[in-house]
Amino acid sequence: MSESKDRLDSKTRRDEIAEAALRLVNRDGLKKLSLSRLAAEVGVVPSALYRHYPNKDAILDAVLELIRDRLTEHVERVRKEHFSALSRLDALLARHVQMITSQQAIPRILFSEEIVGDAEERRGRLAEVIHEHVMRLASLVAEGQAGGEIRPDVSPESAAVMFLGIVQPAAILWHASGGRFDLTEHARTAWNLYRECLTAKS
Amino acid sequence: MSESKDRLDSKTRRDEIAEAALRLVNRDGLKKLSLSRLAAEVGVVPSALYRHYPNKDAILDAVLELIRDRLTEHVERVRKEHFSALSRLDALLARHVQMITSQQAIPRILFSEEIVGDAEERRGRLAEVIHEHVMRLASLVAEGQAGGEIRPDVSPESAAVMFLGIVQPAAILWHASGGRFDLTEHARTAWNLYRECLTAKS
DNA sequence: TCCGTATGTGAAACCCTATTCACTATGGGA
DNA sequence: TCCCATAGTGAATAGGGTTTCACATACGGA
Repeated sequence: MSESKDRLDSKTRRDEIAEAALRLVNRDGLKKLSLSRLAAEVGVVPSALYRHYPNKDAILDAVLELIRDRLTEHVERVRKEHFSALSRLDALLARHVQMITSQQAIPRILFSEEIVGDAEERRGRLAEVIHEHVMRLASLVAEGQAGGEIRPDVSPESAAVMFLGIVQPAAILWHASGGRFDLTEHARTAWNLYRECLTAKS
Repeated sequence: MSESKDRLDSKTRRDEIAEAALRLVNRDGLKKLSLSRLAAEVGVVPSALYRHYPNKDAILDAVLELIRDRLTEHVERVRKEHFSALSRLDALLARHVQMITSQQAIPRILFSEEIVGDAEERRGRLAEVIHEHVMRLASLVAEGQAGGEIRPDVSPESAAVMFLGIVQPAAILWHASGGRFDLTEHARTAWNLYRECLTAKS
């Protein structure tokens, strides 16, 4: 019965709610995501949300899932559009920068643990999502090593985490400074440094 | 009058409250920091807090100030204990790793924007605190350049932000994974890579 | 056409929050 | 010794949060 209910429960509405939630979080931060606001954004009354999700935690889970999808999407797109490891990473960096400057809070949310909230069991899911992403990045690096583009003596995983480190503190700085921090410039110089690191002969 | 009140308002109590708040945030995250919990931690009734702070925002400001002090403290200590730029950065990294693994949430808080909350005016203070810290790190780098230890063609500020990038995403991973992520190992390999970056001849 | 189910509504319940206020106790300077 | 500013108390307020429930509505298949 619950199975059939899940199937009937029009999936579009569920998605619409999750996407509205992500939109609100992008705009105002997670702390201000209340069911009243979310309902208003969707155009319904708060209690209506309970027709589609059992509770707020389930909605947050859906948001996390949405974020996971967006991340995979980004990596797959640069995979299709670029064909060397370094240019893929470069494109991914540009994409991240653009995400941040266009008010997309995904990187901020992902690395702030805010989304864990009270639900300790969501911590595991968050770790999984981040870890998956790191592993995708590590694959890019490893492929670059196989192709001789990247020096073979670096740990792909460490390189991947460091890659995130290029953009993530900068994102916070940018946001905290109200856009005064020159994110693009930082990304450019940091990327140059990073690329040299990966390609230098040991 | 307000001046004398500030002076009389036994500073120890104010500090005690701020430190208790930081302790609670370290333990349970910012979202769970309510005045009731804080009062309980201090050993007092919620309304008593208003004898020392005008409102909750003022307490959060004090916490931010406390964090600022801790950060300066750390940099100054490695300045005294080490005398080359690279070993200072190395020691600082170790110190950050230790802070994280010993449940000190300072890096997480600082880079999560959580503390900004509703008070938009605190965003400026947060940016200031982070920027100060970056500038201190940049000074370390610049001194290393002056001493010939670090290649002169990197931007000290970018290098400083990247330094934060070594530890900060790793901190999240570590915390999200419940300690399964090998933070120490990552710090070691990332540091090696980073150091090579800074010392490589261009 | 009609029925049943899924979806939406509006009100209420309940909890936790920050904050205010009148009151009590206490301890250091006159 | 006494007094008064100061710290702490406990109750009350207002507001917002999530969640539940009884009721209305509308739509798709028989």
